[in-house]
Amino acid sequence: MRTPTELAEAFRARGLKLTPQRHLLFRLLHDNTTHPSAEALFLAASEQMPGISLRTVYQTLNDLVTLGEIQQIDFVPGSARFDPNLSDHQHLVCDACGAVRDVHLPLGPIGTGAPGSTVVDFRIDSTTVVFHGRCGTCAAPD
Amino acid sequence: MRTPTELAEAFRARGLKLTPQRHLLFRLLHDNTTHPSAEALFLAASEQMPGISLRTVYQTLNDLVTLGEIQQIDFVPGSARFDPNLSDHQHLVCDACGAVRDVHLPLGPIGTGAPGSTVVDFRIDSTTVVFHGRCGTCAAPD
DNA sequence: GGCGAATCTGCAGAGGTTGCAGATTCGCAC
DNA sequence: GTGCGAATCTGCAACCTCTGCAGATTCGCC
Repeated sequence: MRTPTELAEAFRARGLKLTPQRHLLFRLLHDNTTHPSAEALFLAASEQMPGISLRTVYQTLNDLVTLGEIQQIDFVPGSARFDPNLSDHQHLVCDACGAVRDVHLPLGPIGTGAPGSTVVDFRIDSTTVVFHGRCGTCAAPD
Repeated sequence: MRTPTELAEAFRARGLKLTPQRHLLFRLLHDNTTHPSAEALFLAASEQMPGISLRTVYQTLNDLVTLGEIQQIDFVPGSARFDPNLSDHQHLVCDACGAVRDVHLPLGPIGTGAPGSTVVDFRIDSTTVVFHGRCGTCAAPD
């Protein structure tokens, strides 16, 4: 995603207001590689701004997803995660602790699954590759 | 998954009882390619057995997943889906209507993502490929 | 036919997320 | 700096999916 300053511009350009709550969330998300849930962001935000509402966190996250500034990750059971990394990449999901990590693997176009291509009566818009397994910490004891 | 008759054997072999409810669900799942949710199965089951409990559907589905007879699909937001197709395949997900379709694409080992391999401090157990887009029906109007 | 254990049902409750309404605040014009 | 209207924030209730629990019922076997 873009820097908090750039996001502020983008929001204002669209007639959206720049509130302290939003600015805080922009900062918490920028360069964040932990793929936080709404709850996790809420906790982090609460430390710097006691009283901020969980509802506001959800609202702002949805706005950012709508604007295409962050990605919503739905393949981890339990709760939605949010990813400010918009580059073409894949995810490693630890089925034990739920951690999500980015990986860049040179996959190239998978099968006929390149965006825009067609698989018998189906228009593919995007392809998601997820690796499930155990992260270093959780694999150790096994 | 196996045929209702074979499943009955398998259940009995493990000390699990064969009830009319379970047998009905076995039949509803066999050769089912619609990737139904628990709710959808419950509705279908209710037609043939009014009074069956949603709780029983969930219970039986979980049992089947535990036994490895069906797969649980968690990448469609809203509710879990169940897939009796255990062969190596991928899924097409329509983001408009939520329909899920099977596809068999010759992907081969993706990147270094073959099961058992390691990506810097992460043990990969399985790889999931999902194609998102629009099914024929939903792509038409666009 | 009878017994014990597994199962079914119905309901309450947990966890994540959204709708709503009133109070507050932002952005802009004067 | 002031004032105004619209956007936003907050808090709460509600919704949805799914699970825990307890009592009634049923299955499998002797």
